[in-house]
Amino acid sequence: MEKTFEKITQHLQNTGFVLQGSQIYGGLSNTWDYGPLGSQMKKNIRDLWWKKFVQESPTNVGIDAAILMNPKVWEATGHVSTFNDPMVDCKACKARHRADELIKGQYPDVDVDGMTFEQMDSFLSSHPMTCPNCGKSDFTPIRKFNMMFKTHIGVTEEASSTVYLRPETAQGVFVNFKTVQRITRRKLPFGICNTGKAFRNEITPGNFTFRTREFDQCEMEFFCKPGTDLEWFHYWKDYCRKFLETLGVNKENLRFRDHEPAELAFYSKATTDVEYLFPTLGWGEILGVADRTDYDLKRHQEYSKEDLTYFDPDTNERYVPYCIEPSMGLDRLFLMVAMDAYDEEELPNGEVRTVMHLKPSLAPYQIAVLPLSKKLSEKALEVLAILNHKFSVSFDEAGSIGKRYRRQDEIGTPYCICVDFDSLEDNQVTIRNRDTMEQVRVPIADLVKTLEESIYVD
RNA sequence: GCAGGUGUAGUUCAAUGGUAGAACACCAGCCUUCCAAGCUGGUCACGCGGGUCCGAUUCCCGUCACCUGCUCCA
Repeated sequence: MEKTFEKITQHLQNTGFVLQGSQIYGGLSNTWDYGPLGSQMKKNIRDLWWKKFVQESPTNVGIDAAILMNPKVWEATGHVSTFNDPMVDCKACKARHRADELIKGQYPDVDVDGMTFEQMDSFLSSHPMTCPNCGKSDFTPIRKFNMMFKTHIGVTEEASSTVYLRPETAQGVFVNFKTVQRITRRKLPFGICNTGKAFRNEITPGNFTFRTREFDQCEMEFFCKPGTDLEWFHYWKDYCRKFLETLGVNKENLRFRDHEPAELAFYSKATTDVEYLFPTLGWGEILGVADRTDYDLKRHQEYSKEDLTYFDPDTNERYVPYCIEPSMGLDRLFLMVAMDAYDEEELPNGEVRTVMHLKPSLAPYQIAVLPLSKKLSEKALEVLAILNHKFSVSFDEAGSIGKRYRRQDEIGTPYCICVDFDSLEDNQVTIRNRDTMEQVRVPIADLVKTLEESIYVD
């Protein structure tokens, strides 16, 4: 069977993992809602991230920072000035180009990164430059696209009340660094984790939920002593590798790519991207681990006039900590997990079943209770009541038992529990395994314990 | 945002300048003792807006959404 990106995204939409946004109004470009199944699975992935980075990492704590922040935050980070791409349009063929890329392409020796937009503009008009698309030389002046969403505090739209929707969740951590350190009495090294929505007015979103203007991030800022940063960089890089393995994706579809020095962002000393091999699309970035040095805290110190240094009681030194940042896109983790789990398998009888081999702890439903006949509803509902106290459980009694097994396979439910006529006598039920399709008979009294052991193995 | 393509039940596809059919799916009933069974009945669609026309799902324009390229890095 051929696994294509489109086939799987269709499946996710048809089964209720992901729904098109604002659908009854004709939709809104590149907005997606997570449906009954997707919202649960996304929550499961976020919870697992929290468990690994907060609960099981004794150095770390978590926060939930606000989306709206003082606009000065974004001046300090450079987002207000650098979140602009210099774009020009070719008047002849209407193709749009980035001015800096255009100059780089045709004048490789020119230092474009050091130029202001005004300088690029005058460079463009004073040097021969052809459109890569049509070969003509007739460009519009540079236009800026600020990628931050603006809104207003209060009901009047005055310039003084302009605020931005955060383009990354990390800054909510940096601005709280000092307070969290003091309140939690943390010594270096320690990390602060934060997850939530971020917004970027991307010029070109697309590829389903891979690039959207509104997305969820799971980020940690790990503060450490300067000089120990590279050591921690590698530690968290490795930790991310283990985390991805915990999500149950095939290792062969993952690759770690270290940035070349020239590729590094201006604030970063080392960066590694982790990419996943998506069907049809190819490699796409899932997360990045960056050594951000003391850039962020120093900038905030400068702009806020607050002292953000740390006093090291071991050495009696005072310094601004370095920071390691593993940052991942939750929606991309979701997409990766779904893509990796999707399969179409041929059964012994020659039929093909669609099955999502989701890890039990991540599946929207961990268990489905299926009475063999509607006459067994009462007994089956008793079993449901025992289980849904502990697990996410689906109940289905419509249609043939075989059809219901297939429906659960399609949405990745790992365990189906069949209540049959014998159950009325012996108080036992059959657990059917999604992957092996093996069946075991278990007393109802032992169900919770048995299932707990096989579902929560992380 | 630009260029090219697409738009009919939930899904996959038909037909037609005189307001639409099928298959599968779904729901109900009957039947059915373990992997998409059968029978009967039922619900559901021309993306949206405008124009031409006696009449538009069909032709034209606009718009919205999706797909393909330019773009990107969570």
